[in-house]
Amino acid sequence: MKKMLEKLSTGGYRITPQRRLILETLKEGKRHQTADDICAALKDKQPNISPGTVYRNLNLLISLNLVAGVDFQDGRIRYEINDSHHHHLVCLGCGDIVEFPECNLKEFLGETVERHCFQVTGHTMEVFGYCRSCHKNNFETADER
Amino acid sequence: MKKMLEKLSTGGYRITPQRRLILETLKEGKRHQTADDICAALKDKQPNISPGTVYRNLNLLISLNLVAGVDFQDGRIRYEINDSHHHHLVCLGCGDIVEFPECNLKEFLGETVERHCFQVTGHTMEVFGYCRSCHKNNFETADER
DNA sequence: TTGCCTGCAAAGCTTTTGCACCTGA
DNA sequence: TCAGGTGCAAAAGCTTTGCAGGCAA
Repeated sequence: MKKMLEKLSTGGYRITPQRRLILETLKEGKRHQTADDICAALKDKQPNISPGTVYRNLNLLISLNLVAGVDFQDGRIRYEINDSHHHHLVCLGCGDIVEFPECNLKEFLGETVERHCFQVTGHTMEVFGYCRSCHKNNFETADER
Repeated sequence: MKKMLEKLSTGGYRITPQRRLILETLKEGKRHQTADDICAALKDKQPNISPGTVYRNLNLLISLNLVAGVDFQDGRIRYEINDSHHHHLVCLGCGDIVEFPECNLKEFLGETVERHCFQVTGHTMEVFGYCRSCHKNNFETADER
């Protein structure tokens, strides 16, 4: 946490209660929160915090590489502390998320990237499907989609 | 094209000029079009086509697996004919897109998926960075981001 | 003929932005 | 002190939805 705040100062940005709280919420609260989740989580500690402030700060924190945005294809962005590289198994049934660190993307991209002289700065990869329990239910109810 | 229209009939859906034109636009026009691009592309052949219709039909075509939606992280969905599995190199400079078919995701997910008894139905993977020419410019202008 | 489909317009949501006041350093 | 930050409210986009009339089968 200290290091994250330092990165703010170093970048010439102020350390405000709002910024501190947003980082705390992401670090200690549940993972993959939306901007709205964060506002809700802060309703006790900072009742008047505005969505505008939350979004502005999340974008700032992303630009400083302190936070990462993830897209689970449901029309809104989720945010997490950018601590270790990983990807997600997203259950379309219950919404449960499993993180997994395996990522040999560099290896298997190597050739493609070289062929195109492409300078990679980042990538997304999310895997969708059904977790153990939803898989079961899914079969039983023959739910489409 | 014939096959795609058949899939509509078989599914109990009507073949309307709008649906035919949307499929044509995706098949023959430029790849990765947004809903808005499609409306614009049809301004000659179907001037009054409404965004509502386009979105409704794109969602229908996606549910029939005839079309796929892709997300390049810019807040809108792009659509392409769902013909062959591939991923994208997205240039953050000029917006150029390179498709590449390499995808050994199954292999390297194997273990993770098994460990969690996860039933995979799909995945996304987009690679972001700078293409040959933008990479160069990027260096010269020291553009942040 | 008839139920699905379309155009139009309004609404829904997430995210961004303008502005006056406030505050961290 | 004072430039950067916040709250509030409005706006901006993309996408969805309600409804009355239109059309494929």
